[in-house]
Amino acid sequence: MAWVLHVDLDQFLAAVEVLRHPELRGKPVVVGGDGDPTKRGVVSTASYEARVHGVRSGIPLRVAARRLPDAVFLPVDKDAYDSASADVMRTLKEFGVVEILGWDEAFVGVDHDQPEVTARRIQERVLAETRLECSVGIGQNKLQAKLATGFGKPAGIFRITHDTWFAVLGDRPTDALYGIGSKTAKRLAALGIETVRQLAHADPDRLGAALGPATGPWLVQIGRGRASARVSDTPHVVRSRSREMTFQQDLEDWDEVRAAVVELAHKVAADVSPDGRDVARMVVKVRYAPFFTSSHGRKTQRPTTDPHAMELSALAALEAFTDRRPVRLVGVRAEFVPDDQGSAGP
DNA sequence: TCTGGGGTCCTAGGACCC
DNA sequence: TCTGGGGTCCTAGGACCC
Repeated sequence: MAWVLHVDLDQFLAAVEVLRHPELRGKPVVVGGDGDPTKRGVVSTASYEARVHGVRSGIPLRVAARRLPDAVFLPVDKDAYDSASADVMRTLKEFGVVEILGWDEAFVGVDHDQPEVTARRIQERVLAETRLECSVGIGQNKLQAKLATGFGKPAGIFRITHDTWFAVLGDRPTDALYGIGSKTAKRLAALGIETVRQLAHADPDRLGAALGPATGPWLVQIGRGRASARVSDTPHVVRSRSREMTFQQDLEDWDEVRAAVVELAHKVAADVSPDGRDVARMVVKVRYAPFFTSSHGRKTQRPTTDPHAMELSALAALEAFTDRRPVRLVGVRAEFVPDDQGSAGP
Protein backbone atom coordinates (compact mmCIF):
# COMPACT_ATOMS: atom_id res chain seq x y z
CA MET A 1 0.00 0.00 0.00
CA ALA A 2 1.18 3.51 -0.83
CA TRP A 3 1.92 5.91 2.00
CA VAL A 4 3.14 9.47 2.21
CA LEU A 5 5.85 10.12 4.78
CA HIS A 6 6.72 13.64 5.87
CA VAL A 7 10.20 14.00 7.29
CA ASP A 8 11.01 17.10 9.32
CA LEU A 9 14.35 17.77 10.97
CA ASP A 10 14.15 18.74 14.62
CA GLN A 11 15.31 22.31 15.41
CA PHE A 12 17.29 22.09 12.18
CA LEU A 13 19.35 25.29 12.16
CA ALA A 14 20.15 25.06 15.86
CA ALA A 15 21.02 21.37 15.51
CA VAL A 16 23.47 22.10 12.69
CA GLU A 17 25.11 24.79 14.82
CA VAL A 18 25.43 22.42 17.78
CA LEU A 19 27.18 19.88 15.55
CA ARG A 20 29.74 22.53 14.61
CA HIS A 21 30.02 23.82 18.17
CA PRO A 22 29.60 20.80 20.47
CA GLU A 23 30.08 22.96 23.55
CA LEU A 24 26.63 24.45 22.82
CA ARG A 25 24.81 21.15 23.34
CA GLY A 26 22.17 21.51 26.03
CA LYS A 27 22.30 25.30 25.94
CA PRO A 28 19.67 27.71 24.64
CA VAL A 29 20.75 28.48 21.07
CA VAL A 30 19.02 31.10 18.94
CA VAL A 31 19.75 31.38 15.21
CA GLY A 32 18.58 34.48 13.41
CA GLY A 33 19.58 37.61 11.50
CA ASP A 34 23.28 38.33 11.66
CA GLY A 35 23.54 37.03 15.21
CA ASP A 36 23.30 40.44 16.84
CA PRO A 37 20.16 40.48 18.98
CA THR A 38 20.25 44.26 19.30
CA LYS A 39 19.49 44.61 15.60
CA ARG A 40 16.29 44.33 13.60
CA GLY A 41 15.63 40.71 12.79
CA VAL A 42 13.69 37.65 13.86
CA VAL A 43 14.46 34.20 15.23
CA SER A 44 14.83 31.60 12.48
CA THR A 45 15.20 28.62 14.81
CA ALA A 46 15.56 28.29 18.57
CA SER A 47 16.79 25.14 20.30
CA TYR A 48 14.36 23.33 22.60
CA GLU A 49 16.25 24.73 25.59
CA ALA A 50 15.36 28.23 24.36
CA ARG A 51 11.77 27.40 23.44
CA VAL A 52 10.82 26.59 27.01
CA HIS A 53 11.53 30.26 27.73
CA GLY A 54 9.16 31.46 25.05
CA VAL A 55 11.79 31.99 22.37
CA ARG A 56 10.54 30.49 19.10
CA SER A 57 10.72 31.06 15.38
CA GLY A 58 9.41 34.37 14.15
CA ILE A 59 9.71 36.50 17.26
CA PRO A 60 11.95 39.60 17.10
CA LEU A 61 15.55 38.98 18.11
CA ARG A 62 15.28 41.87 20.54
CA VAL A 63 12.37 40.19 22.29
CA ALA A 64 14.32 36.92 22.38
CA ALA A 65 17.27 38.70 23.98
CA ARG A 66 15.02 40.21 26.59
CA ARG A 67 13.42 36.88 27.45
CA LEU A 68 16.68 34.99 27.42
CA PRO A 69 19.70 37.30 27.76
CA ASP A 70 22.07 34.37 28.32
CA ALA A 71 21.14 32.51 25.14
CA VAL A 72 23.78 31.97 22.49
CA PHE A 73 22.84 34.07 19.45
CA LEU A 74 24.20 32.95 16.10
CA PRO A 75 23.89 34.33 12.56
CA VAL A 76 22.06 32.47 9.83
CA ASP A 77 24.68 30.58 7.81
CA LYS A 78 22.89 29.65 4.61
CA ASP A 79 25.77 27.67 3.11
CA ALA A 80 26.05 25.44 6.18
CA TYR A 81 22.33 24.61 6.11
CA ASP A 82 22.33 24.10 2.34
CA SER A 83 25.08 21.56 2.76
CA ALA A 84 23.48 19.74 5.71
CA SER A 85 20.13 19.75 3.92
CA ALA A 86 21.64 18.20 0.80
CA ASP A 87 23.11 15.39 2.94
CA VAL A 88 19.69 14.71 4.45
CA MET A 89 17.86 14.73 1.12
CA ARG A 90 20.40 12.39 -0.44
CA THR A 91 19.82 9.96 2.42
CA LEU A 92 16.03 10.16 2.03
CA LYS A 93 16.29 9.20 -1.64
CA GLU A 94 17.34 5.71 -0.54
CA PHE A 95 13.77 5.18 0.67
CA GLY A 96 11.54 6.38 -2.18
CA VAL A 97 10.50 9.37 -4.24
CA VAL A 98 11.50 12.57 -2.44
CA GLU A 99 9.68 15.91 -2.79
CA ILE A 100 11.71 18.63 -1.08
CA LEU A 101 9.72 21.32 0.72
CA GLY A 102 12.51 23.34 2.26
CA TRP A 103 15.84 23.09 4.04
CA ASP A 104 14.52 20.79 6.69
CA GLU A 105 11.52 18.91 5.35
CA ALA A 106 10.44 16.62 2.57
CA PHE A 107 7.77 14.17 1.56
CA VAL A 108 8.84 10.61 0.84
CA GLY A 109 6.50 8.36 -1.13
CA VAL A 110 6.81 4.73 -0.07
CA ASP A 111 5.04 1.49 -0.83
CA HIS A 112 5.08 -0.59 2.30
CA ASP A 113 2.50 -2.25 4.52
CA GLN A 114 4.27 -1.10 7.68
CA PRO A 115 5.20 2.55 7.12
CA GLU A 116 6.32 2.90 10.73
CA VAL A 117 9.11 0.46 9.96
CA THR A 118 10.26 2.64 7.07
CA ALA A 119 9.90 5.75 9.22
CA ARG A 120 12.11 4.26 11.90
CA ARG A 121 14.71 3.24 9.32
CA ILE A 122 14.70 6.76 7.92
CA GLN A 123 15.32 8.22 11.36
CA GLU A 124 18.17 5.82 12.02
CA ARG A 125 19.75 6.33 8.63
CA VAL A 126 19.51 10.14 8.75
CA LEU A 127 21.01 10.13 12.23
CA ALA A 128 23.83 7.84 11.14
CA GLU A 129 24.62 9.85 8.03
CA THR A 130 24.16 13.40 9.35
CA ARG A 131 23.96 13.15 13.17
CA LEU A 132 20.63 15.00 12.91
CA GLU A 133 17.35 13.90 14.45
CA CYS A 134 14.06 14.03 12.61
CA SER A 135 10.39 13.38 13.16
CA VAL A 136 8.27 11.48 10.66
CA GLY A 137 4.57 11.88 9.91
CA ILE A 138 2.69 9.16 8.06
CA GLY A 139 -0.50 9.72 6.11
CA GLN A 140 -2.64 8.59 3.20
CA ASN A 141 -1.95 11.96 1.59
CA LYS A 142 0.42 14.89 1.99
CA LEU A 143 -1.87 16.86 4.28
CA GLN A 144 -2.26 14.00 6.75
CA ALA A 145 1.47 13.25 6.70
CA LYS A 146 2.47 16.88 7.17
CA LEU A 147 0.14 17.37 10.12
CA ALA A 148 1.10 14.04 11.66
CA THR A 149 4.72 15.16 12.01
CA GLY A 150 3.74 17.81 14.52
CA PHE A 151 2.33 15.10 16.79
CA GLY A 152 5.54 13.09 16.51
CA LYS A 153 7.97 15.83 17.52
CA PRO A 154 10.59 15.60 18.76
CA ALA A 155 12.23 12.55 17.20
CA GLY A 156 8.96 10.61 17.00
CA ILE A 157 6.65 8.97 14.48
CA PHE A 158 2.90 9.57 14.14
CA ARG A 159 0.29 8.32 11.69
CA ILE A 160 -2.94 10.00 10.55
CA THR A 161 -5.36 8.28 8.14
CA HIS A 162 -8.85 8.88 6.77
CA ASP A 163 -10.10 6.72 9.67
CA THR A 164 -8.36 8.69 12.43
CA TRP A 165 -8.59 12.19 10.90
CA PHE A 166 -11.49 13.48 12.99
CA ALA A 167 -10.37 11.77 16.17
CA VAL A 168 -7.01 13.53 15.92
CA LEU A 169 -7.99 16.88 14.40
CA GLY A 170 -11.77 17.26 14.53
CA ASP A 171 -11.84 19.45 17.62
CA ARG A 172 -8.76 21.49 16.73
CA PRO A 173 -9.08 25.09 15.52
CA THR A 174 -9.10 25.53 11.75
CA ASP A 175 -5.66 27.12 11.71
CA ALA A 176 -4.20 23.80 12.78
CA LEU A 177 -4.52 22.93 9.09
CA TYR A 178 -1.71 23.51 6.63
CA GLY A 179 -2.91 26.38 4.46
CA ILE A 180 -5.09 28.14 7.03
CA GLY A 181 -3.43 30.98 8.88
CA SER A 182 -4.72 33.50 11.37
CA LYS A 183 -6.54 35.65 8.79
CA THR A 184 -8.51 32.85 7.21
CA ALA A 185 -9.26 31.38 10.64
CA LYS A 186 -10.80 34.72 11.65
CA ARG A 187 -12.90 34.91 8.50
CA LEU A 188 -14.10 31.36 9.07
CA ALA A 189 -14.92 32.14 12.69
CA ALA A 190 -17.06 35.04 11.47
CA LEU A 191 -19.04 32.43 9.53
CA GLY A 192 -19.45 30.32 12.67
CA ILE A 193 -16.71 27.86 11.73
CA GLU A 194 -14.22 27.35 14.53
CA THR A 195 -13.08 23.74 14.31
CA VAL A 196 -11.80 21.36 11.68
CA ARG A 197 -14.97 19.28 12.06
CA GLN A 198 -17.21 22.30 11.47
CA LEU A 199 -15.15 23.21 8.41
CA ALA A 200 -15.54 19.67 7.07
CA HIS A 201 -19.32 19.98 7.27
CA ALA A 202 -19.54 23.50 5.82
CA ASP A 203 -21.19 24.17 2.47
CA PRO A 204 -18.49 24.57 -0.21
CA ASP A 205 -20.60 27.05 -2.20
CA ARG A 206 -21.19 29.22 0.84
CA LEU A 207 -17.45 29.32 1.55
CA GLY A 208 -16.81 29.91 -2.13
CA ALA A 209 -19.00 32.99 -2.07
CA ALA A 210 -17.28 34.28 1.05
CA LEU A 211 -13.64 33.38 0.37
CA GLY A 212 -13.28 32.90 -3.36
CA PRO A 213 -14.46 30.31 -5.87
CA ALA A 214 -11.36 28.13 -5.67
CA THR A 215 -10.45 28.75 -2.04
CA GLY A 216 -13.85 27.97 -0.51
CA PRO A 217 -14.28 24.41 -1.77
CA TRP A 218 -10.59 23.71 -1.17
CA LEU A 219 -10.97 24.72 2.48
CA VAL A 220 -13.78 22.21 2.95
CA GLN A 221 -11.62 19.53 1.37
CA ILE A 222 -8.73 20.10 3.73
CA GLY A 223 -11.21 20.18 6.62
CA ARG A 224 -12.10 16.64 5.62
CA GLY A 225 -8.44 15.65 5.46
CA ARG A 226 -8.54 15.26 1.71
CA ALA A 227 -5.57 16.33 -0.38
CA SER A 228 -3.14 15.13 -3.00
CA ALA A 229 -1.15 11.98 -2.31
CA ARG A 230 1.14 12.37 -5.28
CA VAL A 231 4.76 12.77 -4.24
CA SER A 232 6.77 14.22 -7.10
CA ASP A 233 10.51 14.57 -7.46
CA THR A 234 10.20 16.81 -10.52
CA PRO A 235 12.55 19.73 -9.90
CA HIS A 236 10.66 22.86 -9.13
CA VAL A 237 10.87 25.61 -11.75
CA VAL A 238 11.37 28.86 -9.90
CA ARG A 239 8.93 31.64 -10.82
CA SER A 240 10.76 34.62 -9.39
CA ARG A 241 13.89 35.73 -7.57
CA SER A 242 13.98 38.53 -5.05
CA ARG A 243 16.23 40.44 -2.69
CA GLU A 244 15.16 42.68 0.10
CA MET A 245 16.75 44.54 2.95
CA THR A 246 15.54 45.98 6.19
CA PHE A 247 17.39 49.09 7.32
CA GLN A 248 18.60 49.45 10.88
CA GLN A 249 17.33 53.01 10.75
CA ASP A 250 14.35 53.99 8.63
CA LEU A 251 15.32 55.83 5.44
CA GLU A 252 13.79 59.26 5.24
CA ASP A 253 15.66 60.37 2.14
CA TRP A 254 14.13 58.84 -0.95
CA ASP A 255 17.38 59.30 -2.86
CA GLU A 256 18.66 56.57 -0.55
CA VAL A 257 15.59 54.46 -1.29
CA ARG A 258 16.34 54.87 -4.98
CA ALA A 259 19.97 53.88 -4.44
CA ALA A 260 18.80 50.77 -2.56
CA VAL A 261 16.52 49.80 -5.44
CA VAL A 262 19.42 50.12 -7.89
CA GLU A 263 21.67 48.00 -5.69
CA LEU A 264 19.03 45.33 -5.13
CA ALA A 265 18.10 45.25 -8.82
CA HIS A 266 21.72 44.50 -9.66
CA LYS A 267 21.88 41.77 -7.03
CA VAL A 268 18.73 40.21 -8.42
CA ALA A 269 20.14 40.48 -11.95
CA ALA A 270 23.24 38.63 -10.78
CA ASP A 271 21.07 36.02 -9.05
CA VAL A 272 19.03 35.29 -12.18
CA SER A 273 21.93 35.37 -14.60
CA PRO A 274 22.94 31.70 -14.08
CA ASP A 275 19.33 30.68 -14.76
CA GLY A 276 19.66 32.14 -18.24
CA ARG A 277 15.92 32.76 -18.32
CA ASP A 278 14.14 35.86 -19.54
CA VAL A 279 12.70 38.25 -16.99
CA ALA A 280 9.26 39.67 -17.81
CA ARG A 281 8.56 41.96 -14.89
CA MET A 282 10.23 43.75 -12.00
CA VAL A 283 8.45 44.45 -8.73
CA VAL A 284 9.52 46.90 -6.03
CA LYS A 285 8.29 46.44 -2.49
CA VAL A 286 8.39 49.14 0.15
CA ARG A 287 7.62 48.66 3.80
CA TYR A 288 7.00 51.97 5.52
CA ALA A 289 8.05 52.68 9.08
CA PRO A 290 4.61 51.76 10.51
CA PHE A 291 5.02 48.27 8.97
CA PHE A 292 2.60 48.90 6.16
CA THR A 293 3.77 47.30 2.92
CA SER A 294 3.06 48.33 -0.64
CA SER A 295 4.36 47.08 -3.97
CA HIS A 296 4.39 48.20 -7.59
CA GLY A 297 5.62 46.39 -10.64
CA ARG A 298 6.44 47.13 -14.26
CA LYS A 299 6.85 44.82 -17.20
CA THR A 300 10.24 44.92 -18.82
CA GLN A 301 10.10 46.41 -22.32
CA ARG A 302 10.62 42.93 -23.68
CA PRO A 303 11.68 39.65 -22.05
CA THR A 304 15.26 40.25 -21.05
CA THR A 305 18.38 38.97 -19.32
CA ASP A 306 19.98 42.42 -19.34
CA PRO A 307 20.74 43.85 -15.87
CA HIS A 308 20.36 47.41 -17.14
CA ALA A 309 16.88 46.70 -18.48
CA MET A 310 15.96 45.16 -15.12
CA GLU A 311 17.22 48.23 -13.30
CA LEU A 312 15.21 50.52 -15.58
CA SER A 313 11.99 48.61 -14.97
CA ALA A 314 12.62 48.53 -11.22
CA LEU A 315 13.13 52.28 -11.23
CA ALA A 316 9.96 52.73 -13.29
CA ALA A 317 8.11 50.70 -10.67
CA LEU A 318 9.59 52.87 -7.94
CA GLU A 319 8.10 55.92 -9.67
CA ALA A 320 4.65 54.54 -8.87
CA PHE A 321 5.25 55.20 -5.18
CA THR A 322 3.83 58.63 -4.51
CA ASP A 323 3.82 58.30 -0.73
CA ARG A 324 7.30 59.33 0.40
CA ARG A 325 7.15 58.54 4.07
CA PRO A 326 10.09 56.94 5.93
CA VAL A 327 10.94 53.41 4.78
CA ARG A 328 12.15 50.44 6.80
CA LEU A 329 12.43 47.84 4.01
CA VAL A 330 13.02 47.84 0.28
CA GLY A 331 12.71 44.77 -1.92
CA VAL A 332 13.18 44.03 -5.62
CA ARG A 333 11.79 40.94 -7.35
CA ALA A 334 12.32 39.67 -10.89
CA GLU A 335 9.55 37.53 -12.37
CA PHE A 336 10.44 35.13 -15.13
CA VAL A 337 8.53 34.72 -18.35
CA PRO A 338 6.03 31.95 -17.68
CA ASP A 339 7.64 28.78 -18.82
CA ASP A 340 4.51 26.79 -19.68
CA GLN A 341 4.62 27.00 -23.47
CA GLY A 342 8.16 25.70 -23.71
CA SER A 343 7.18 22.41 -25.34
CA ALA A 344 4.07 23.64 -27.12
CA GLY A 345 3.64 21.87 -30.41
CA PRO A 346 2.12 23.25 -33.63
C1' DT B 1 13.05 47.14 22.85
C1' DC B 2 8.62 45.21 17.66
C1' DT B 3 7.71 42.63 13.67
C1' DG B 4 13.67 38.92 8.36
C1' DG B 5 14.13 37.13 3.90
C1' DG B 6 12.78 34.19 0.22
C1' DG B 7 9.24 32.21 -2.00
C1' DT B 8 4.14 30.62 -3.94
C1' DC B 9 -0.65 31.03 -5.17
C1' DC B 10 -5.21 33.26 -5.30
C1' DT B 11 -8.45 37.16 -5.84
C1' DA B 12 -10.37 41.22 -7.63
C1' DG B 13 -10.85 45.18 -10.48
C1' DG B 14 -10.03 47.79 -14.63
C1' DA B 15 -8.70 47.88 -19.48
C1' DC B 16 -9.44 46.11 -23.71
C1' DC B 17 -11.38 43.35 -27.30
C1' DC B 18 -15.00 40.96 -29.84
C1' DT C 1 -32.02 58.62 -23.85
C1' DC C 2 -28.79 53.70 -24.44
C1' DT C 3 -25.14 51.22 -22.46
C1' DG C 4 -24.90 42.84 -22.75
C1' DG C 5 -21.65 39.41 -21.81
C1' DG C 6 -17.49 36.85 -22.14
C1' DG C 7 -12.51 36.22 -22.26
C1' DT C 8 -7.85 37.73 -21.37
C1' DC C 9 -4.18 40.66 -19.73
C1' DC C 10 -2.22 43.59 -16.32
C1' DT C 11 -1.74 45.20 -11.79
C1' DA C 12 -2.07 45.45 -6.67
C1' DG C 13 -2.67 43.26 -2.71
C1' DG C 14 -3.68 39.44 0.54
C1' DA C 15 -2.47 35.25 2.63
C1' DC C 16 0.38 31.56 3.59
C1' DC C 17 4.59 28.80 4.13
C1' DC C 18 9.54 27.72 5.75
